[in-house]
Amino acid sequence: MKIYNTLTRTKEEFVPIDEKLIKIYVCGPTVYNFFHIGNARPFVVFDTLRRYLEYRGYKVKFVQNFTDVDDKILKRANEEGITPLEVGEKYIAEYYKDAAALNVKKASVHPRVTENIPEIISFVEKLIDKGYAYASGGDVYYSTKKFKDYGKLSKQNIEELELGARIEVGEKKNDPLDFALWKEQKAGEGLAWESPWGMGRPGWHIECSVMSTKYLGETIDIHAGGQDLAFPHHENEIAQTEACTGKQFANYWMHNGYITIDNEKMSKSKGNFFTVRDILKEYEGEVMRFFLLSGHYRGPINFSRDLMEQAKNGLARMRNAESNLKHLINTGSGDITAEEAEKYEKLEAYRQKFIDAMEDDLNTADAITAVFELIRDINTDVKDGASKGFAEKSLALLKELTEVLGLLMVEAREEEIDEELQKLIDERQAARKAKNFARADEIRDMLKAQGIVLEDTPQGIKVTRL
RNA sequence: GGCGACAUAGCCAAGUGGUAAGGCAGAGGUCUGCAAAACCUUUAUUCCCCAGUUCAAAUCUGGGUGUCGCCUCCA
Repeated sequence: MKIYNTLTRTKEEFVPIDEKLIKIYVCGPTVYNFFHIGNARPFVVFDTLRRYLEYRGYKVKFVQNFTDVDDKILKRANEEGITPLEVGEKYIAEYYKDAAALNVKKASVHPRVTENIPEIISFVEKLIDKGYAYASGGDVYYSTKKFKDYGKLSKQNIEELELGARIEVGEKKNDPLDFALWKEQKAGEGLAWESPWGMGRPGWHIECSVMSTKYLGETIDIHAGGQDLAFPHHENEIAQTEACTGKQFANYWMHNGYITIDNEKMSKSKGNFFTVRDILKEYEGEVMRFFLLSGHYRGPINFSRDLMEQAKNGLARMRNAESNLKHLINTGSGDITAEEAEKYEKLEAYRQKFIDAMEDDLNTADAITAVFELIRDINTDVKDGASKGFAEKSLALLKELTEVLGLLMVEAREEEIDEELQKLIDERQAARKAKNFARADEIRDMLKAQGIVLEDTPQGIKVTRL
């Protein structure tokens, strides 16, 4: 497949280091709150990448960290009157709930910073030994200028960065471009570890270097995250890791575009953000996922209620196709006929179209188009009835593709028909036969108010729950 | 100041040289007792503007305009 590599700014053919196991690292959330829809984008996008690679037969080791110690967590702990570790615990648990709602699979490993402190300390020591870092007060800093390739990812050159007036000059830093690897514990901070430099905690960038190399090795296939992490976070990761190992850190760097609200970047600092938890009160996770995959992952995507409604309706079309096929299977019979087999052959062309789209730098928008075209053809083929066999094969193909996207994962949408419900359905049928449509419609409306939808199809009554 | 992204119908969106996918919304029709779902038809002579290259450009080149982002915690 082709992947747009931020390092080279081109689409490149993806060549795994080891055909048998692809190694991916995605920067995970800082767990001091519910995650917001901007966080959700990389989770969903790179989960889709992983699903696709697995669909293509690769084994994938997928690592996504939890940053469970940083300024915001410490602050939050003081506000809530609990320990920083408890804050992390709490929001990690909430992460799993929201991720599950978005059909984001668990990573192979979800390492936490607080569980990797010895490794971080020894990584920092190594950088000091190699002359890339220095202790100052209780802090340790990375000597950015020592790393020759600094700026290679974000295409910034070091002179220009120096001219950028907004880089803070710390008193302990030798150079304004240097960044912290280790931070001395300050008064009121409730979480710190002993280290050769005194009590303190890791800087932000070092954790990803440590956890990536620990769980995936010195060189990995893909390192991914949001565009805003490219500089300085990923740039610093490269500086740390490559200085330490002397090897290329990641072969491919992938960055997703932002989510905007009213065309402005949504961010924690601007306060114009929605948590996924908020959105889930109104929309199913799958609607959010469909929305996030409806455009290319590298482009910006604007969030609004109107667009969520569009996504909801689009997803409903997929779900209708699924549920109509299920109804055909439940009520139908017979193996696939020769004529149907010919039709099915044609449907399989959409699998290739889907794959071609995904191969092209994860073009989920085109992949979704292939699914919609498949659905249209299935609907047409099935319009005047179909064998159970044909419906089964069509449904299997549809689900094969949508599962790669993490869509149509909500099972058991069929309503269980209990005795009471069956009685009402029978009564309505009798009323219809007697042309007492007022009563028939009354029953249908009454059930609809309870979220039970009756549809009259050539194959009998179809019952679904909203 | 440095680096970068984006601009396609009412809305979303794909499309990197060959004559504008797909979805949503709207309109009309078929089916239905009516619905729902589904199907059919319909909605951009045109892709922000100007100039250029070419037999041919939404796609390439040059120049504009607009919007947004990174350079500071951020996905």
